[in-house]
Amino acid sequence: MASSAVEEYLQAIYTLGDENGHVVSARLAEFLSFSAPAVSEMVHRLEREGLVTLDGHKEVHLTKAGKAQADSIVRRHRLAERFLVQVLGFAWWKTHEEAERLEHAMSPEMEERMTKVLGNPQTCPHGNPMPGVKPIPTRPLDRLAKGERSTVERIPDQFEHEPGFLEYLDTQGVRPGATLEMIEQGPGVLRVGVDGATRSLRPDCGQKVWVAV
Amino acid sequence: MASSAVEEYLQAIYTLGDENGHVVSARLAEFLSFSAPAVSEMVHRLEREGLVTLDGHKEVHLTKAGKAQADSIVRRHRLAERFLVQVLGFAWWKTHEEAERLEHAMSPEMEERMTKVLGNPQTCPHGNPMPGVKPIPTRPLDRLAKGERSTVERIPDQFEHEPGFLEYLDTQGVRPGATLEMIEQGPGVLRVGVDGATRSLRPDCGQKVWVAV
DNA sequence: GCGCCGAATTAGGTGCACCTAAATATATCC
DNA sequence: GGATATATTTAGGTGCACCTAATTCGGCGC
Repeated sequence: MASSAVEEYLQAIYTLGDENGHVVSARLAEFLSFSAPAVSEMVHRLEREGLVTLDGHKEVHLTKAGKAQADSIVRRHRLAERFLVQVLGFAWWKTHEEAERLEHAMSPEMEERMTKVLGNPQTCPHGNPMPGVKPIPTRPLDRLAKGERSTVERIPDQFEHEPGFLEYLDTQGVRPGATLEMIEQGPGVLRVGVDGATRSLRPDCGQKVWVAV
Repeated sequence: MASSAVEEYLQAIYTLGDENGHVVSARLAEFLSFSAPAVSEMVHRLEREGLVTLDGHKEVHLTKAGKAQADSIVRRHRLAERFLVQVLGFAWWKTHEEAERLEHAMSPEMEERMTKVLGNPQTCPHGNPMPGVKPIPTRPLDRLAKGERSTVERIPDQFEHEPGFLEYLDTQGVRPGATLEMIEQGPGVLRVGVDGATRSLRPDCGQKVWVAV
């Protein structure tokens, strides 16, 4: 029975640590848009409650109990997103805020039933695997060599937060399952082939869109 | 963007006023299991925010704005219950606590989509009509004359709160749609025919189960 | 070894939504 | 109309989760 606030922090720690390692209070504060003192205080509370530990460099690590709770909230988030898309017909890029609220309202029984109804999905609509599911090997888009093709596998959770980012990708035809071909890449330039057409993408997409190895 | 707490109060005011009239702080405090001062304070806050008015007898009345918000939260609650039963397969008597959390997480878009997916339901699984829907005429079970039969139409929302009550009804075969025949009624006695068998019901059921006129 | 930068903490404060104990107001009943 | 019961309010307090401003800590470059 963690509060929504605690769940939010655990989720953020999980998400930042996911592809990334090195979670430190200052990053959490940025990510969550909270002040540094607020985060510092909460992190110490989580430590007292045995959900995280702080190492010598003040990096935040989930304990076993913390990991279990983080897994739980992340799973509920991704399930909620699936539900919104599969059952209610939301667009894949429009689920984050809704799911952000739903996830805190899901009991274990509801989670279980939803899993069953959705056919035990392995990923969220943005391609991120449910906690515990072995992820498909992926690499950032900018690792594609010129002329190489690959499939969009996932847009990591971190970037869901950026307002409008997923919708932007959708307008460019860049969505999970789409095939991309690297056309040109350089400082400030990222051009890819999508559906036979060539598109200039915002250069940050090179790091934010992950494709199959 | 009312807080969950505000929504909870508006819902309680709606629910107590529904069959009942005469909503006063003390009743709200009982119903919500909050202290009298907490409720008194909140009611005055709702008044300041233009959601309720207090008359000369300190009775609480929803304003137009308050009624609109109460309708909204009650509709979301009943929709959520329907969803839990129809889509996730929960038992009809087991939805209240889940819905109590879900309702606060439903955006207007989600409400709209859910309404469509559920086929625009007119009532919740306990037979209570969506706000705005004209209710079927009903009367309390204890108004049935000896030997008279009728159909269970609704168990008003007030009684969902009582732990175990709906489950108790279910074990007795008393659920919306069931046909009951009045066998015997007196002080401390309530015997009805259900599915051909005779059952002794807890006497309070006479007021808490409503049947078709 | 000093200064600097970023990260973390301290100090003090806010709003919300609850609490108990005690005082006061209101209603009802004889 | 006065006693009694019920309802409401006052006073003071709590925990949570945030805030700003100011300070301290820690590593790094020079």
